[in-house]
This record gives sequence, structure tokens and C-alpha cells, in this order.
Amino acid sequence: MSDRLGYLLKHVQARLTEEQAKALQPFGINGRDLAVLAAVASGEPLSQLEVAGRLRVDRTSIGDLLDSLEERGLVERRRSPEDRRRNVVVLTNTGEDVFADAEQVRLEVEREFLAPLPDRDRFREDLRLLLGE
Amino acid sequence: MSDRLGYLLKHVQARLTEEQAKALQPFGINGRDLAVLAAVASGEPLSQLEVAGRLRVDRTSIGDLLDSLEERGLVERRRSPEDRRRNVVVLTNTGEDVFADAEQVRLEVEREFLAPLPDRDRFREDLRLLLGE
DNA sequence: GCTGATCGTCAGGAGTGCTGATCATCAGAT
DNA sequence: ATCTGATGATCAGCACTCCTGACGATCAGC
Repeated sequence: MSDRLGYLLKHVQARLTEEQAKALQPFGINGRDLAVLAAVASGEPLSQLEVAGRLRVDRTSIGDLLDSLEERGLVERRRSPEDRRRNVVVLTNTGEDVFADAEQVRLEVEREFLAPLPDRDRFREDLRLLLGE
Repeated sequence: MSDRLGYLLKHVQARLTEEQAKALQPFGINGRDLAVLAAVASGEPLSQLEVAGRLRVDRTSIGDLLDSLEERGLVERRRSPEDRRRNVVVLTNTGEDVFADAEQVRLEVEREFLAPLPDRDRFREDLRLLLGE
């Protein structure tokens, strides 16, 4: 069974999700939330659609994700003055703090997760190659 | 963004699922169905719970999967004579044929999918290491 | 023959991802 | 100026997947 690519990828992904959720629990967020924070944190303020684009998630999904992050006071949505259709998303002060700390935890989780491999960077590079990015 | 392990794994897995679904469409099954067929096909007849165990899926999920495969005439469930609590799952003749053909398609899909990598076996082996199997 | 465990089924909830419709807003053409 | 088509965000709703808890049937051991 364990030579089927689908099986392997599915369960590896599931296990990582689980590890991340456990480790991020103190922050009240999960791995996906953290990815959203990271996208919002990087550089200039983005519209919701730009955030969705970076994460490769659906336009409606990002709305729900931001709802939940906004409820917890980690991000804020503001109408863009230049284009009043756009919601510019920024981190709150709390969001900045949570992001900085949680990101450290993520790095540690990934390190431990990849520990069984002889070459962790190579694995990551393989994944990038498969995505063509 | 593309250095986050969660992002990479999620989308690599999604892409494989998509490719498999496309390629298996002529057989009316998807990658998960095929994995069930493979588990059922391998060796002696298994109970539903044994099938679930091999695939690492929930006991209730395997029920639904088998329902759908049985409707399409690919598997049959029979009460085990030795233990009448158990449903022994076997392939029908049609199931055998579909499995044999679809399995070839799966191998070809995986080959193409992993084509961008310098060493495909190594990637698979990495995944196995991460699962500890 | 009882008791506790196991197998399969069912109802239902949670999470995720997407489609289509709608409203507000913008940009370009007239 | 105004009209038209496109865009950003939101909403309702559907589909898929996974899991929990309860249940009936059956088994094994006392």
C-alpha cells in the first residue's frame, strides 16, 4: 500500500497538519491561519483577492478565513481609499506579535517533521519542482 | 510563500488528486476508489475493517466507499461464514478488469507526475520515511 | 446463559472548497 | 455626463471528506 503516491502524500500532509495544529494551539490558530498572517505580513498591504492569490485559495474561502482572524483581533480590513471596492488587509499589533511567535513555532515543527530525512532542503525542493514554482 | 511545507504538501497533493481523477475518469472511479480496489485485490479476502486499516481510513468512511463501489458492480460484500459479523469484500469480475486497467493508468500518471524530479524513487522513499512506514 | 468486546451501519456535525448571484465600485467608450 | 462591462467582496448553498456517538447483530470467555 505504501508505494501509492496518493496514499503517501495524503497521509504525510495529514500528519503535518496535525502536528502544526497541536503546536499552534497556544496561539489559537492553525497552519492555514498562519499562512494567511504570513501573506498579510509580507510587504505592502494586500487586497483580499491578492491574499487569496498568494495562498492559492478560493476568493470565498479567504473571506471566511479573514472573518475568523478578524474576530480574534489578528487582522483588520479597511476599504482602500484609491479603490473603494478593495478591502486592504493588515495585521493588528496583536496579529504582529502572534505571527512572529507562531512563525518560530512553525519553523521548529517543520524541522522536527523533516528530521527523518537525510536532506530536508532537498525534499522541499522536490515539492517545489512538482508544483512548478 | 512557496517555502512553507504546508502549502507545498497541500497543493502537490491536490494536483496529484486532480491528475488522477482526470486520467481515471474513463473508468468511473477516482484515486481513492482505486486504492480500495487495490486493497481488496491483494491476497485473501478482507473484512471491511481490515480494508479500512490498510488504507488508514475511518471505519465509517470505508462503508461509504464500498457502497459506491458496490453500486457500480466493482466489489461484493458477503457475510463471512466463520464470523457472521464480518463483511468479506471481494472484487467482481468487472472489478478485476477495471482494477487491472486502472492500475496501469495510475502508474503512468505517477510517472508523469514525478517527471520533474531528478530521482523519483528517492521522493517516494522520503515520503515513506516521513510516515515511518 | 451473561457479559463485554467487535463489526458494520446510520444519523449527524465539522471543515474545506467551490459555484452562482448580488451589490458596490471602477474604468473605458461614447 | 452617461452607459457598459469588468472587478472586489459577500452571501447562500451545494458537494465532498472525515469523524463521533449510538445502535443492532454477532462473537468469545466466564
